[in-house]
Amino acid sequence: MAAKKPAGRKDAQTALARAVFEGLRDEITGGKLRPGQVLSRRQVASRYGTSYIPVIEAMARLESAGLIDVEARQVARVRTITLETIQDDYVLREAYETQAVRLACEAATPGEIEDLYRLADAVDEYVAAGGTKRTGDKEGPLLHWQFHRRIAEVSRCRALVRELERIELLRRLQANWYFAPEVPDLPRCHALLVDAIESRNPAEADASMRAHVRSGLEKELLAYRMNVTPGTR
Amino acid sequence: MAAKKPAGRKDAQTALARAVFEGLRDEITGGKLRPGQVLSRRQVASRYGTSYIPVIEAMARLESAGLIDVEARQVARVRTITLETIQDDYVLREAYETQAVRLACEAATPGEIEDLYRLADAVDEYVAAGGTKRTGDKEGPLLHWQFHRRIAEVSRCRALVRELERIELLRRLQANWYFAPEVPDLPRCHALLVDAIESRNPAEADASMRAHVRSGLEKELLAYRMNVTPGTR
DNA sequence: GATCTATCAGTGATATATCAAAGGCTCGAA
DNA sequence: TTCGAGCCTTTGATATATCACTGATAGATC
Repeated sequence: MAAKKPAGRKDAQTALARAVFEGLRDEITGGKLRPGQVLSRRQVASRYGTSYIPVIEAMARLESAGLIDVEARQVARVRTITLETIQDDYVLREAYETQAVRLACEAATPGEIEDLYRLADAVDEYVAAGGTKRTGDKEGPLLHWQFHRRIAEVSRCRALVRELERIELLRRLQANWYFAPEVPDLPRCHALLVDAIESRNPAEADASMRAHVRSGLEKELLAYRMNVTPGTR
Repeated sequence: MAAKKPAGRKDAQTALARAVFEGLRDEITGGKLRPGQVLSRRQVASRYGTSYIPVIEAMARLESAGLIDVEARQVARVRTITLETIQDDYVLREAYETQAVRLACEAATPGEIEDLYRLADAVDEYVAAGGTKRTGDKEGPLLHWQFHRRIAEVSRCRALVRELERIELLRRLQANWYFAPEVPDLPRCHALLVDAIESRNPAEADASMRAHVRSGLEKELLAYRMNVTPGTR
């Protein structure tokens, strides 16, 4: 049996199910589990030292999050990466991000815009310094994510933040198996996005963001094509 | 116990969990369960004649779908409707629908455009005939949904269809408790959307769709303000 | 009479047990 | 050597049982 935690916080009742969910989520997005790998509920249960039940709930949530696929006979596998999944993810990402900048145009306070400039400059400097693309690099993608996440937060729509976070998890899963080639971004690419927000012109901001997301998609597709399909198993 | 169905289809193994999920989903979207109503896992289990376990999985999925909220102490309630949930839903809907028409502009075949015109005309005629807004009316909203769903299908992005379906379920939940007042649409409002797709101009189609969705939001907000908050409990 | 406490019913979380189906492996026969 | 039947293992689905916690209520106490 797993250690019983008194769970002081009111929301920590469902300790094990949550622990299994978060554990598997982190293992999947952290690259410890290969795409396509079968996840046996029983094995997961014993690996986490819990019974079968919390795993059922965790797997249901993982499936809803898109991190695992459950096919026939309830065989659960870590999400595999295909051309279609990459494109679908980017369609959603583009929908969310363009919507977020549009709302940010209307809702952003001057202070938030300053904040966004700070984040954008950090990303742009990091990219300009050629820091990205080092194997195993975590800092660059993290900065980039924080910038985009902040835009969603500024949009004042929680649902948008939540959905974007979900997509980000899928991106992380993929990033462990497809290493993007060196493709230079436009200089000050992210600061330009904040410029667009500051200009309070939603259509323009939308167009900038759409181009930005599309260039990300192009990189992903390039990476996908350059890598032999790995965890197909 | 519940009747054992041999479940000939390969995907029907998880019969009970699925049955509970779909049953609750339909009860919620069909207005049989009030927003805010507490759903006890045990009571649901006995009501569906199953044990506790399938209900756990069903509730996890319902929560992911946004149809129930699970607050502190794991008390599950049918999603309550607030100004924020209405607005958030429409932000996502706008993101999905505008993305869908943009993609439809590029991907729609002439045959699909004809098909869309057929659906649009049906909706427009129904609206023009004043058919909508009859209490308990199901046909109008169904036609409307089929039109919008078809656009998503034409976009060739499964993920977009899936997410739009999720939002549609939330709208149905709400529609049972807030009756929209009579607000006339623009004539041929939906056919104009197909015109925009046919023109193959994504930005223009986006703008038309955005205006269309926003007018829907205005109606919902009006309905919300006109109705005393019902199932707040 | 008001208040405090002990008990009880309801609920969620989880462990264990049972059942059925699928896949694989062994052993024997051709 | 190869193929096939039957057994065994693994797995998923689900029922039942147990534990802890919460809220309410009844009874005792001041």
